[in-house]
Amino acid sequence: MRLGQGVEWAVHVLLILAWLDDDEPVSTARLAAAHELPPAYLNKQLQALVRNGLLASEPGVRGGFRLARAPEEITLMDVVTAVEGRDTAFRCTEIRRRGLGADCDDSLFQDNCAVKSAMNRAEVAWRRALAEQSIADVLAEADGHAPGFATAVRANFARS
Amino acid sequence: MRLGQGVEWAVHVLLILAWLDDDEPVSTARLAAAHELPPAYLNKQLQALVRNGLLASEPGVRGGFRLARAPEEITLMDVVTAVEGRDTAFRCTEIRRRGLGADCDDSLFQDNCAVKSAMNRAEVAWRRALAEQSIADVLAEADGHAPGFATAVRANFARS
DNA sequence: GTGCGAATACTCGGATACCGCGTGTCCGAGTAAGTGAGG
DNA sequence: CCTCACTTACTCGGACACGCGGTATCCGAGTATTCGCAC
Repeated sequence: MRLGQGVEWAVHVLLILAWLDDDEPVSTARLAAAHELPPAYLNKQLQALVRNGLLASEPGVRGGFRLARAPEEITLMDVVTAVEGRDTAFRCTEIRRRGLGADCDDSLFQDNCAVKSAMNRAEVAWRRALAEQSIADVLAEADGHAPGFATAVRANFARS
Repeated sequence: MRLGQGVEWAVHVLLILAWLDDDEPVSTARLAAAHELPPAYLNKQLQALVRNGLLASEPGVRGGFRLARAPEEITLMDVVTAVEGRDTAFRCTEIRRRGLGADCDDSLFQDNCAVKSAMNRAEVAWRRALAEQSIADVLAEADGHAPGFATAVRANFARS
C-alpha cells in the first residue's frame, strides 16, 4: 500500500496556515518556499483541498490560500480523502463469482464478500483513527516537540 | 491510497486451500481457473507468499502450493505484508527540515515529526485490525454466508 | 513378470515487456493594486 | 486635492508531458511419472 506525498505536503501547509492564524491569504509560492516544494505541483494539491472545502482561495495580486475552517474542525481524514480521493484502498472485484463461482446458484452470493468485509473493517479502523486527529492536535504535538518553530514561521511569513 | 489486487487474489487462494484441507499441493493452473485469474501473474503473487512463509511450494509434475501453517495462524496482516511489502503507507520525507526549517537549530527536530507520528498511529490501527483477523475467521464468515460453496470447491478440486 | 533407465510432461521460479497513474510543468483567465491624467 | 480609468503585475485554475511501479507474460530449471526394454 502506498500513499502519495501530496498528503504530507497538505498537512504541513495546513500547519503553517494554522500557525499564522491570519485572515490574509498566503500565496502558493511562499508556502512552497517554506519547505522547498515545487510551487506548481503544490498548487495542484492545494486545489484539491479547495474543492473539498478545507481551504479557501482568492485570486488576484494579493490572493492566496487560507483555512476555510478552524484547525480543530479539520481532521486528517478530511485531508486524506481530499488529496487521495474517496475510493477505498481495497477494491473487491468479486472474483468469487467468476470461474468456479459462476456455476453456483446466485443465492449463495447475496451477502457481501467475506474478504471485502474483513478488509473494509480494517480500513474503517484506519479512517476512524485519522478522523480522531485534527490539525489542531498535530499542531499541539508539534509545538510540544519544537516550541520555537511556530514563532519562526510567523517571523518568516510576516509581510515585508 | 491504493491496494494492489494481488491481496484479493492471495486471500481467495488461501481460502480455497483452507477449504480443501489437504496435504496434496495444488497447481497454479487449477487455482487460477477457480476464479478465472491469469495463471502466470497469479503464480508471481504466490511466490511472494512462499518467500514470506505463508505457502509451501513443491516443484515437479505433481507439485503445487499448500498452506505452510494452519489457517488460524495466517492473519490478513501477514498476507498484506507478503504481497505489498513491508514499507509503511505514509512516507515521511522530513520536509519540515527543508526551506524554513533549515535555518532553525537542529535541536528543534530531535523528536519525531508530528505529522509522521499522527499518520503512523492511524496506520498502526489498520495493521492491528488486519492482524486480528485470520484466514480461519474469514473462512468461517464466508461459510456463514454461503454454506454450499465449500463443498462446491472440494468437489471441483477432487482429483479426476 | 520384474527391475531399471531414459524420455516426457508438467510444475515452480525468475527474467522480460507493457501500461496506467502519480509526479511534475506550463500557460491562460481573472483580479486587485498601483499610476497617471483630468477635473 | 480628489476621482476615475487604464495599465500592470501577480494570483489561482486547469490543460499538457514524463517516469516509475503495478500488471501481465514468457521461457528456463527441476522433478515425479511413465513408458519401453532387458533380464
